[in-house]
Amino acid sequence: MQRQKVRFVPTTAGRVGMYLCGPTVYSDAHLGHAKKEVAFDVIRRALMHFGYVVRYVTNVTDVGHLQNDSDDGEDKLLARARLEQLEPMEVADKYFWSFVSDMDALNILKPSINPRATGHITEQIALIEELIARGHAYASNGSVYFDVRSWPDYGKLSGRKLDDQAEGTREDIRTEKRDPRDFALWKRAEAGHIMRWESPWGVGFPGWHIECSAMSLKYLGEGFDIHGGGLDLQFPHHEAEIAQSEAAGHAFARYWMHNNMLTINGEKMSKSKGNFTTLKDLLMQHDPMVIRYLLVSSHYRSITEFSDAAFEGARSGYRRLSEALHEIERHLPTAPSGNNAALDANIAAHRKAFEDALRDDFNTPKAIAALFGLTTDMNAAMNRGPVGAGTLNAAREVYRTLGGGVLGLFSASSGTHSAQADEAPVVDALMELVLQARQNYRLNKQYAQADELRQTLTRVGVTVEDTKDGPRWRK
RNA sequence: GGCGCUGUAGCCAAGUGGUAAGGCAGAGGUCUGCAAAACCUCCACCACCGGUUCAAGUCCGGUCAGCGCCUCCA
Repeated sequence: MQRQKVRFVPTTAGRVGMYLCGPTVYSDAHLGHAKKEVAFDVIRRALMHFGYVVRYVTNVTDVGHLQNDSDDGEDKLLARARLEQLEPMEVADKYFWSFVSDMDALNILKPSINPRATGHITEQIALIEELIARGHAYASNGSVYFDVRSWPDYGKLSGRKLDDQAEGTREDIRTEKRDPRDFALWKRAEAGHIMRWESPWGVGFPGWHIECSAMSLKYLGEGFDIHGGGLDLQFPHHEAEIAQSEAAGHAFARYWMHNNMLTINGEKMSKSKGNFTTLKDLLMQHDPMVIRYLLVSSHYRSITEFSDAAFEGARSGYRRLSEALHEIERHLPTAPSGNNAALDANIAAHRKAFEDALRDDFNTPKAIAALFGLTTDMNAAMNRGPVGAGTLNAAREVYRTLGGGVLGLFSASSGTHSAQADEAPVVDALMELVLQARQNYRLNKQYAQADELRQTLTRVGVTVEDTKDGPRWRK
């Protein structure tokens, strides 16, 4: 708990256990959630690239939890269920699958284990019982609270001292707690509360923080390596996780990583502020890889400012990279054999720069800069004349393995145009016909007709470029 | 009020004390029927004021501005 950048040494050589606080599935994910998911996905991919076997656990919070800390506050899932006239679990599943499809679009690797809070009630109750047995928790009126006063370490992650904290919350709940800062491990279910389970303290439901302790310890074991999440969860959520785990006698996460927030007009994007754009909306308007590029082009610990202008920049920047890759792969089949030693050296240097950047706290902006360096070198070389196949392959490898495998910006293998896979042959054939027709116009110097054709294609989002080697198109 | 973070060109964004990565946009040029792409060239007194140092965007103090957490939030 040094609150600074430290050297990473895993518990078990060659293996890393990671836990990431996942979504509460009661509404669609927005761009801010994507920043977190992409950040930790890249960290996971980078660790894999450096040879670690990673077990990546991220939870699904499908217990509602309260909108605020008062007893009469409605559970978020229940509120949503009422609004949409669905069963609470129907709400959870609806938004869980929605989340999964968003993450797939963004090329996020699937978790190794994706446990649900409602599937681990037993484990949570067991942990609470351990805490009571050790004198760090107490039952009160059907609920159970963590006794903050009994655990001097509380506050060590976020650097807070108990006495600095504002006196908390509502009158009615304060009477149940020994100290206003005590947090709920188990809550008594009021009549009408649909999500409810039997427990030694009566019918109720688990507190918000306990699920992450129970599930991370269950699947990653004591003293697991990395725990991640949004900076806004540092306090109280992560602080509570640490306290309740360690007070129960279990060594908890050894490294904590927090991603910073995504802002819009300088303010945090959040559900409660209502200033969010859902991923669903963005995915309809933009190439998912452009969204990913935007998120990866700022450091995970930095704030990412999101705006239309930032998006435009990301779109252009991403295109520059992907076009260079396509150009290399286009040249590859007809490239002369052999290598260009000077270029090979540059490629190796860019590769090293990329890897060094990741080794230093996953500096993705710096890593991308290395990719741009490579791009400039390769474009310049291909502009000058044919480049040897060995050299082209070396460059291609960097794009696909690092840009693709680690940053997740390209697929691991070669792709063609962005047309849907099953329609690609048809589209290609049609485009060939159209371009041939346009070439005929051009050869006959009927430029008006040729330009008319190009205009028409532009309107449907197809760009045509005339190159030395003939016309090219892209979507 | 408590804890903490940030202020780098029109925009986005790195930066380990030695005189500012990268991208977008913009300007000029090469190529081209035109356009686009690509290539070449250009484009920052690092919020302000003090201090430490041979040397500070980078360390220390202060000022101003913005933001986050302390209540659900990635």
